[in-house]
Amino acid sequence: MASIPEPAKERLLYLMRLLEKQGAEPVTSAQVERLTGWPSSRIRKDISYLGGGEGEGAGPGPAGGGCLGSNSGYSAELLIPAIRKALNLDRRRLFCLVGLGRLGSAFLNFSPAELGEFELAAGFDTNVNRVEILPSRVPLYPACKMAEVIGRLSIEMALLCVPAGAAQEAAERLAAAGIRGILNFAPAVPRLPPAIPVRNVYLADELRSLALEMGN
Amino acid sequence: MASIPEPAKERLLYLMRLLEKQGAEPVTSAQVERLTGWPSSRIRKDISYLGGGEGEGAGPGPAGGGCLGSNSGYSAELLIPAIRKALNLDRRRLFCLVGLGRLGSAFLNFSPAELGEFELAAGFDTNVNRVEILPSRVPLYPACKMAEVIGRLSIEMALLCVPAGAAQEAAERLAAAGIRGILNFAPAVPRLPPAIPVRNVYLADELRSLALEMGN
DNA sequence: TCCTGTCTGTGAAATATTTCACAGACAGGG
DNA sequence: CCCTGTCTGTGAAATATTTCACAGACAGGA
Repeated sequence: MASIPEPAKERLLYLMRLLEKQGAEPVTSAQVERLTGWPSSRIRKDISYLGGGEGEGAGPGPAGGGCLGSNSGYSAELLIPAIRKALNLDRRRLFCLVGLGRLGSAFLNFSPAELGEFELAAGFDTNVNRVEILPSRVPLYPACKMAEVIGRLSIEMALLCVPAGAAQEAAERLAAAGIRGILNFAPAVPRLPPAIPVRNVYLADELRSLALEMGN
Repeated sequence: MASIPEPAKERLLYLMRLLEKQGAEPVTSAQVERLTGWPSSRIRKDISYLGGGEGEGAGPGPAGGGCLGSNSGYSAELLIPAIRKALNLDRRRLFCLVGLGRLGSAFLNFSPAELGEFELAAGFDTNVNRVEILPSRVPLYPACKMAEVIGRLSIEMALLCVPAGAAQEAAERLAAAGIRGILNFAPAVPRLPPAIPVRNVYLADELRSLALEMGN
């Protein structure tokens, strides 16, 4: 009943990705342990949270509750949708790209397959030249159309790839346009009301985290 | 004495980034709370881990131990180096870029200021054309020189930006060349012996984490 | 059918992390 | 100099997460 612990959610997300990328049918918790380094008991526990606490008089023992696995392991077929649903990731979402510089235009060319359930619906830049010249599968607009387009298409999320100096203003514009979350690649930390989460992906910090894992 | 809890390390990393980007002198835990949403007590506790458990008969009370803050808050001046040192991030490290496609060549143009203590020392690609044609501040080499260059310059980390299909092989080559950690932007999860950590940054997963934070 | 080996699912114990609540230091004003 | 208000640093309590260890189910072979 209690909701899934935050760290378990992160791990389930990663597990889902592993499962998606190999498709092979039976996966045991011990195999995932070899793949991830996490102890198998943790993996089983994480998966057990998916059961949803169905209640039911099903006593302990295997397959008693969730029934996602059998004596030969878990079925990716069943597990992936279960994780999707438990994490509320089982619907399509639109996002837009703000800032079409080097990094932004690299993302512009990601294939739908690389984006999972997310769909790139529009790109914006203040530089009208870029908007007109860049070749793109998705429609590009000058920044002044942001509010209009985001509202019209019900775009929920934005990828922010503008220079540091433009990040705060762009974030505020997105917030005003009704965006619900921002993935920020700009080397600055925009401040927004806490109702709109901002997730920062900053190269230097990722390198630092990696250095941490490298253990000095 | 006990080492810093993992979650605290992540927060300190982020705190360090906030402090770097604003420089203003006095920062109280309450201000950081407003900035991050984390409770101020947690922030104080995190910072207290930096004290290093100096022992000493210094009784409780403020400034009794670590002495990083006073009655008017913490000094960024003192805090940043303290975090750096506690996290073993107080030295320069070289990294290289593997894969100079759209994404890779976008990173090629990051300014040193955006990279903190990390220094981009080389770029590699299997496509000799790219290596010769791309304008770049840093030297570019064909992939076959990887082992030689990494060894000669003592490059510690790699940014992997190759297509999905090439990720596993590139990762293995890097491992063989003596790289100590990989930051992987390729849409695939390379498998390496656990002594070489691989940190995956995958757009779809970042969007998913963001969606999680958006709460459905 | 019965037996064996494998693997899940899960309470309960062990750990880890976070929160609380308050003692103590310091700066500034009277 | 003393008093007041502010803010840190930190044990101890409260929570959260992870690990353990084992009961039970199932498939496959004899």
